Amino acid sequence: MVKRTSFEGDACPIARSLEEIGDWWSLLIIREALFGVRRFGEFQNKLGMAKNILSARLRALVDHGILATAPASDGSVYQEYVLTPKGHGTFPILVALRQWSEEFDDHPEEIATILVDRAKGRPVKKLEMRAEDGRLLAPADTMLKPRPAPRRRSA
Amino acid sequence: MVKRTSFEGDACPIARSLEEIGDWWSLLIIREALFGVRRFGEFQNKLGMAKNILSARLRALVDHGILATAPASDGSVYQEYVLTPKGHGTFPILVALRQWSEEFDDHPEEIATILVDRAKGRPVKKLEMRAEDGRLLAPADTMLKPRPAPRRRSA
DNA sequence: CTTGTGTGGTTGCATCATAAAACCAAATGG
DNA sequence: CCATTTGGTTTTATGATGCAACCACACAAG
Repeated sequence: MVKRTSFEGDACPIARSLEEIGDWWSLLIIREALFGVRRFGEFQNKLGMAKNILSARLRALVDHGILATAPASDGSVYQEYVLTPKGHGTFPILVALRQWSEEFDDHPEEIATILVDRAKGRPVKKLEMRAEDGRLLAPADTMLKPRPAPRRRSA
Repeated sequence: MVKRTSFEGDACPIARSLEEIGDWWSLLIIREALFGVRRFGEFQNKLGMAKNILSARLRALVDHGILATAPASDGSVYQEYVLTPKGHGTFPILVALRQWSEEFDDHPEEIATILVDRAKGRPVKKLEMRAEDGRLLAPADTMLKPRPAPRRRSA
């Protein structure tokens, strides 16, 4: 077997995330879903991807609890794909990817859209990482610690 | 040709990011690099990946300006791979992935490490998105706008 | 100088995933 | 009831991935 090495049992949360949404299409599907896209054909049109792959990805995203199938919405017999809370939780990831591209892309003039504050129409600030007490943190201000041992007595 | 559909000309900044770091290994390589890993063999040991793929990925990351090759550091003849500013700029993406996993993973007890504030040793808060005036923004408080037309006269 | 060993890769297959297109079945639509 | 749309599955070809073997170079020992 060669297989595309699964990160499933990995202890690193980044690897675990990539296991679920680290492929070429999942995040783009989620992006469309955040825009309100729900139907198979709509995903296919917007993303221009092969239908078999879309089918496989949607199934995987449903399996991972990122999308859920809704029986209908306009009375049609066909089902729809809607984001679960876990799916909506990917929003910061998409924002981080977007901002990275905006800041470092070699051809930023090709980027068509900007994310703005709905109330003011002004661009949002870069994502901020803060300490519990509200201090703004730079990467160097952070470190990794082993996870504290789980509470033993709750079983 | 079938090819793995490139997003290179895509106007979506998310697709553009995925084009550069959206494969299975790049973000993990960057993660290791952020920890200070620099040498080929060190990447290979920590990640347990095939050497040919590591070689290809490192080359691609260098081509994209995310890593740079440094001629030496300990006097050895071999070269090292160090993050560029663009590479360091991926930090929020990794944090977002980490936090998503921490919040929504089905088996969070398997996650080995937590990201903490170095000064206090306490977990960092979730990434915050704010408006220019400092208001905290939820996803629904944002929208996409077409990028303003580029300044015509700077050519 | 010859042999051995470690580092840093490249090359050769075998297998997997992806892509395009053809096909198919159930639901509309006229 | 016939044609078209929707929502897929199947087929087939090719690119990507993974493992193992191989290679080049540096360095060290004998």
